[in-house]
Amino acid sequence: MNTEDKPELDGTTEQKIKAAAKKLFTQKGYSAVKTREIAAEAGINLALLNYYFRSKEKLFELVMADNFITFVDGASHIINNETTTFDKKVELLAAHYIDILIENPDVPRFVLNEIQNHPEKLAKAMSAKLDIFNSIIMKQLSEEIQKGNMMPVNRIHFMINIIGLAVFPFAAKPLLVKVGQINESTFVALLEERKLLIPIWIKNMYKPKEMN
Amino acid sequence: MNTEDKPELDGTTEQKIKAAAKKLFTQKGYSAVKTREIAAEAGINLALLNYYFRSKEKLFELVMADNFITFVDGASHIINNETTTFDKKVELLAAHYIDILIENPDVPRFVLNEIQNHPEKLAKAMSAKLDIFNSIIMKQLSEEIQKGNMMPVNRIHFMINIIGLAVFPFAAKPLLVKVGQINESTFVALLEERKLLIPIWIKNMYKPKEMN
DNA sequence: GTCTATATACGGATAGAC
DNA sequence: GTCTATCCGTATATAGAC
Repeated sequence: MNTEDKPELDGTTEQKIKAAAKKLFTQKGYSAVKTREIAAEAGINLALLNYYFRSKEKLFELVMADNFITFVDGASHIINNETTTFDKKVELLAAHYIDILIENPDVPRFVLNEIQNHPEKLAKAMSAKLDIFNSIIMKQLSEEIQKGNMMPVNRIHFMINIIGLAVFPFAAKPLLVKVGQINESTFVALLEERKLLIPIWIKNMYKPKEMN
Repeated sequence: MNTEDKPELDGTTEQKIKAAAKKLFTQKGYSAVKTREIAAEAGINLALLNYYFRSKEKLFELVMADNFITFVDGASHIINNETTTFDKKVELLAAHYIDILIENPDVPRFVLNEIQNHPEKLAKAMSAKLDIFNSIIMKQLSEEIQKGNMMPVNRIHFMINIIGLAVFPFAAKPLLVKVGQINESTFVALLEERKLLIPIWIKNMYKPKEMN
């Protein structure tokens, strides 16, 4: 399964349908998308959707797996790298999420929703990926604390904080645009700043008090 | 944690319908909810839904406004309070969001989705609320920086960080449960910790270097 | 105000021609 | 493989009895 099909304007009919479905399902969710809409977006006939994918639901499951992988796959490589330092992992993790979500801005909302609405499909989608709490970064976190480089820290809070600081702006984007008068280029600039700032913030959050 | 109990089984018919609609729309989104489902949940006849609210869409707009207000209304009081200190506002804001989302855990996902899917309805829903960037807390933030109590900080990042640290766990909850093996009571305990920790984290993130 | 019955449209899926 | 035409269940909404 290729995580990297972008909207395929050409390609096989099968690929066009899948790309159209991914775009629409990711933007609007399962129920809001009509099969006729997918067919129109793909520029093909409605009957071909069922010919290739049997049903709307099967097609959706493929999209869900794809999106879920987008969200967790790269991250698992980073947090389990044997050679990078702890600080480097924090830096890479923040940058990774921001970069991947710039390319796939609707994925967080999609994952959120469909995990709630179709929990039974999640098992299919996540094939034993992502055992965060037995990852290398967690071992390194314990070491940093033991060495006195960081204050003691709940590992769950720690992971929520890194990922949340990176992901939340994408979730909040529509609100930022409406309420905060942020435009597209301002938003991107903000994200680039955050790539640099998040590792610093994390460092500061858990920095041990140096003077008493 | 009222996710399980039937909303308003007493009250007027109109109230019962509205409460049922709010519960279902908030959990599943507009398209996934059927009017028959709302009627059943409210324990009334389908025809009464249209009798009181004309259409599914009108009913949805009411729910949307309600949920949007849940999300922004209390916050606007906190950030514009004339008497509380800056630190106190940070503390109240984090606690406010965590408390209100414990009671309304589905609201963040709902707001996220429906802002995306029905942006045209947002104008109706937000009645000129929430002008964050002209709020008291923003003035106080400038003062703190001027007094040297904080490092210079982009106000947008600052607001994203406070709200994100409070709200993101609710968005991530299904993932935490699946991937992180978090159960309900662990989750609540985590949230209570975060009420105390977020103000400290924010303080540390922006603490000026004290020694050179 | 509340119900039953129904009009009308829509959406997923398939049959069958080419 | 791709199309047109259509089946059939479901969804929103309303008519009209009580």
